[in-house]
Amino acid sequence: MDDGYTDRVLDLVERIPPGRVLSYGAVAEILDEGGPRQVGRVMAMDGGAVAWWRVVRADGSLTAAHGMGAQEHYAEEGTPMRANGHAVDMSRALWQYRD
DNA sequence: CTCTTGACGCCGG
DNA sequence: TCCGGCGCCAAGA
Repeated sequence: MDDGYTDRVLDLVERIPPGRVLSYGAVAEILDEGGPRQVGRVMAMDGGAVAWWRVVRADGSLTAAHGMGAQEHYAEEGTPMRANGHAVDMSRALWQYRD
């Protein structure tokens, strides 16, 4: 199977600096292939091997899988959170990727 | 080959 | 703000 895509996704996620995040769509855009759903699939399969908590939805909100301790990581990394605390402040936490 | 489903995203109402 | 619809791509039944 094509683990190439999986590797590229996981590699990018590993490159996300602590305290920063990327959205599923952003990952797809940076890799310039697949889409948000493909990224989500990869994370669902092998996301456990990387910093899965650094990948959130486009609006900064979290998903079911993020509830298992992601907030602990955010607090530890000092990730900017929205007032409610159940979503990331995208305007500040979104990683400005550049190659 | 078709239909459903999903760690998604954007637009309306 | 909350909800629903449609588009998106790939995998499984």
